[in-house]
Amino acid sequence: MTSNPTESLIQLDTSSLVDKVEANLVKLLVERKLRVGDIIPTELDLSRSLGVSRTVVREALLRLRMMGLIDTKKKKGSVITSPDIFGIMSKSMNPHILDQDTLREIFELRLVLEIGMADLLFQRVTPKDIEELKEIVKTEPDTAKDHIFHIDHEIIFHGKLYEIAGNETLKRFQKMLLPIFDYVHNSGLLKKPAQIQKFVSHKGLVDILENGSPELFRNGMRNHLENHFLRIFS
Amino acid sequence: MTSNPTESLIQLDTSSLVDKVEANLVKLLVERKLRVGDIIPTELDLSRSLGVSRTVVREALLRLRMMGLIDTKKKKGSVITSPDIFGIMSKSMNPHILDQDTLREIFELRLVLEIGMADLLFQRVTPKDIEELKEIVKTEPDTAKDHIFHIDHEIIFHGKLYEIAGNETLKRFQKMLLPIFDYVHNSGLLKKPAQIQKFVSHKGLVDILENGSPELFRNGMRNHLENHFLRIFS
DNA sequence: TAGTCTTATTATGTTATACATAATGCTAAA
DNA sequence: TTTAGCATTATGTATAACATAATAAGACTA
Repeated sequence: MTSNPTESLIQLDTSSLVDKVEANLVKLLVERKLRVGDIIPTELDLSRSLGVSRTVVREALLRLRMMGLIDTKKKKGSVITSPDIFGIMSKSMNPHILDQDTLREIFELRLVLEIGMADLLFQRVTPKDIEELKEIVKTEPDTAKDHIFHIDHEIIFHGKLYEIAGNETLKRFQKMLLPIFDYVHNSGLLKKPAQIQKFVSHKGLVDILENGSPELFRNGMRNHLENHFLRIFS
Repeated sequence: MTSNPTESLIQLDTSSLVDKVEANLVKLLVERKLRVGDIIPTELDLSRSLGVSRTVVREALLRLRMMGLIDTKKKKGSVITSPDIFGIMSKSMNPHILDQDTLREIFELRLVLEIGMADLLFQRVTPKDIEELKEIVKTEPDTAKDHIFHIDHEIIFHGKLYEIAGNETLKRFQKMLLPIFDYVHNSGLLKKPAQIQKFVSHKGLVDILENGSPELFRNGMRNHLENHFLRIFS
C-alpha cells in the first residue's frame, strides 16, 4: 500500500465505441483462428450483431485494414490477409514529416542492421549467391564517376545481401529505411560532409563472405561503412 | 518499344475518394510546413473546402491519426503531433496474428540489432553507464534459478544497453520486438530446444564495454546470444 | 476585483437513411 | 456453349440529425 492518492482510483474507460469494436474484431480473428482468405461478415451484419451503427463498424474495419489484417473488396466483403507489419509504417516514412532526430536515428539503424546480419548471411549464403555477387561487383563503378549510378549500384549490392540473409522482414524493413537513409545522406542534416575516402570495397566484402567468417565480415562491413559512421560521430 | 499489348494502356486511377483526400491532407501538412501543435481545420471546414462529404474527411483523418500524424480532441479539432512511426505497428505486433515465418524473422531481427549496435554503444557510453551496468550484473541471478526472474534481469540488462546506444528509434523498435521474441523463445515454434549452456555473460559484456573495442563487443555479444543462434540454425 | 459556478458554444462522436458504384452471379438470347 | 445483359449485393459516399465532451463566455458570489 502506498500513499499515492490515485491508488484507489479505477482506470476509467475513455475508449470510444470504435476502439471497442476494433478490439472486439481483433479478438474475433485471434480466437476463432481465422485463416488467410477467410471472409468476415459484412459491415451490416457486424453492425447488427454488435449493436452499433455501420459507421462505427466501418471505422473499425478501416483500422484493421490499415494494420494489414484484412483486405476489403466490393461485394465480397472483407477477407483476412497475412498481416503486413510494415504496411502502414511505410506511409509515415516521409522525410519531410519526420523530425531531425528520428531521421538521424533511422540513418544509424541501417548501419546497425548491416553489421549485425553477418551470421544470417554466412548461414544461408549459397555458391550461386557468391557468383551473383561477383557479377555485381564486376561492374562496380568508380566512386568518382556518376553519383547516381553509384547509388544505384549500392542499392543493388546491399539489396542482394539482404536477399541472401533470408529474412523477408529484415529485407522489407531496410527497404523502407533506404529512402530515409538516402535523404539524410544527401541533405545537410549531418554536420560532417561525406568523405570520398574508400575503405573495404564491395569486392572485399564478397571475398570475406566466400572465404572468411562472420567476425571478419562484421569488421569488414563496419569498415565499409566508415564514411557514414564518420558523419554521425562528430 | 516492346510487343507487350498492355504497354500503351494508361494506369487508371482506382483510388477512392478517401485515398485522394488523405494524400491531399498529407501534402498539406508537408508543404505548409505545419509544426507540431498546429491546428488543422475542422472536419466540416475541410469537407466544404475539399468538396466532399464529412464522412470521407473523417475516414481520411482517421488514417492520419493512425499514422500518428495528428491527434484529435473534441472541440479543439485535430492537432499535428510528432509522427510515431511505430505507433500503429505495435498494434499488429500480436504473436497470435503473425504467421510463423514472420515470428521467426522477428526473433532473428533482435539478434541482428544487438550485435550491430556495438559502435553506437562505444561512442556514447559514459562512466556512469558502466557503473550502472556493473550494479545490474552484480545481482545477476544464476541461470538455474527462477526463470521469470532471469527473464526480468535479461530485459533490464539489455534494455540498459539500448538506452546507452542513444537511439530512441532503435530502443522503441526493440521494445516492440521483445514480446514477440519472448513468445517465440518460449513457444514450441523453434525446433531445437533452448540450451542452458552459458557463454559470454552479462558481466563479460560489461567488461568488454569498459576496456574493449566495438569489434570485441560484437563477438562477445554474438557469443552471448549463441543459445538463440543455435536454435534458429538447425 | 478575483474566483467560482453556470451556461452557451463548438467540434468531434455516433446514428440513421439513402443513393452510387463495382463485383459477382444468374438468366436468357445468339 | 458462350456471351451479353440484368439483378443482386456489399462497399463507397453523401446528408442530416442528435449526443457528448471540452472550451469559452458570462453571471454570480465572496
